[in-house]
Amino acid sequence: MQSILENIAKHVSLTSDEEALFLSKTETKQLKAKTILLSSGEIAYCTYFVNSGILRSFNINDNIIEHVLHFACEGWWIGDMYSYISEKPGNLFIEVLEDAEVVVISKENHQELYKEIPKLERFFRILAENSLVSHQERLMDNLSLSAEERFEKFCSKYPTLIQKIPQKQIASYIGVTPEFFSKMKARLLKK
Amino acid sequence: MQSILENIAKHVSLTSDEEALFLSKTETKQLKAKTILLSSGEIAYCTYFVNSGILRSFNINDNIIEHVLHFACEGWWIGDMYSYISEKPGNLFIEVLEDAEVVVISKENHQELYKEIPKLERFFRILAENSLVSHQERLMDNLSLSAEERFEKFCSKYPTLIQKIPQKQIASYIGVTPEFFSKMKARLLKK
DNA sequence: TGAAGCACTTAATGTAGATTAAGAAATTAT
DNA sequence: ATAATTTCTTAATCTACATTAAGTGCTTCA
Repeated sequence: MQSILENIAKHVSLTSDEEALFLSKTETKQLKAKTILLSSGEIAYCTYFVNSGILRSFNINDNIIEHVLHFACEGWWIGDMYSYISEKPGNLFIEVLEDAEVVVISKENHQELYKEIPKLERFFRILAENSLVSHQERLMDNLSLSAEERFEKFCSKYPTLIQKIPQKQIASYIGVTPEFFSKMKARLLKK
Repeated sequence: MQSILENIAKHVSLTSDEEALFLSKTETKQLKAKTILLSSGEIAYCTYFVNSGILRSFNINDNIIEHVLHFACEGWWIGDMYSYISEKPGNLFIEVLEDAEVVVISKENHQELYKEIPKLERFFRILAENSLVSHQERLMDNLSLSAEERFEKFCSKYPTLIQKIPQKQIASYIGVTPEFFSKMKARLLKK
């Protein structure tokens, strides 16, 4: 299991005092599957780093259709960035898909950490830039690839996730209905 | 016209010495419409801040179809973030749509600026976070809204752009063919 | 243990948007 | 000015995917 300190150490090096300070401003929580950490309309006061388990963020369109923005498993971050930075109500839900342990950082503590450990600005800059790149790629894929191609990309990018999460959620991430996804999968298996 | 220093001052405050240092590491360039600043397959060694004019970034699918990732006019930044941070060949083109003046920052100078003015980490973190939020929103819109709704959002978000750029480029940004866009526009005008 | 609720499948039918093609209008180049 | 190129429009046809509906096999939990 990759710890949050190891995650940070990939990009900036903290002294052990700084590491201790960082940990003192965070809280580790055990979460049961199906827990909703954030609902649409709420303000996101926290961001999460996943130690183990799986979470997802999604929105709900016209009170009916869910669209998955992001899956997060071991070593990933998840949150509602819009609401977190604007401090306005967001439209994302965050849900635990598989029993999880997460490190919780509140916005308040996060700001204090920036003051006391300016190096963290660099770490979160790099985190945001990498996330931006992968969102840009996914956006372009949605504009230019077929559902089948998007699924293949998903498989090669997140090979471990495929066995673990219900396929209707993969369908939602890819951007197709569960029915079409099922048909598409059958077609791919014939090949 | 908003200068790059004013853009930075929105989020962090630099001393006048720091401002002078910043400017000394940048270069201002006049660009003619249709200039290609970056082509697919090249490494992006620079990022651009737009003083005036309009630029766009796009990719080309199967050597045929263009998809617009981003338009940038006065006060916006543009570049190929993937290539810029990974220093690998990217797949974006960057093109001048309307005669422009841009501030060019090379990756090398950018890194030196981070060393000499650590506050800039904060500025570019905030820039990346805001950009991430808007990409996330666009991604969710592409998953859940119809072409017509995406067009309406585009109009309310970039009202000034609509008159200035060829509508086939708006179609490409929205994610529809120029033919369908034309039909859709005619339908909207009837209402 | 069994029934209630999900997740998945299959199939018929419907539709938003793509493709193809051709002409009109606007820009750009000579 | 006029030819050449590009952009925009219109219309017919096509298709990838959505919708609706019905049935099957899991899981979950009284």
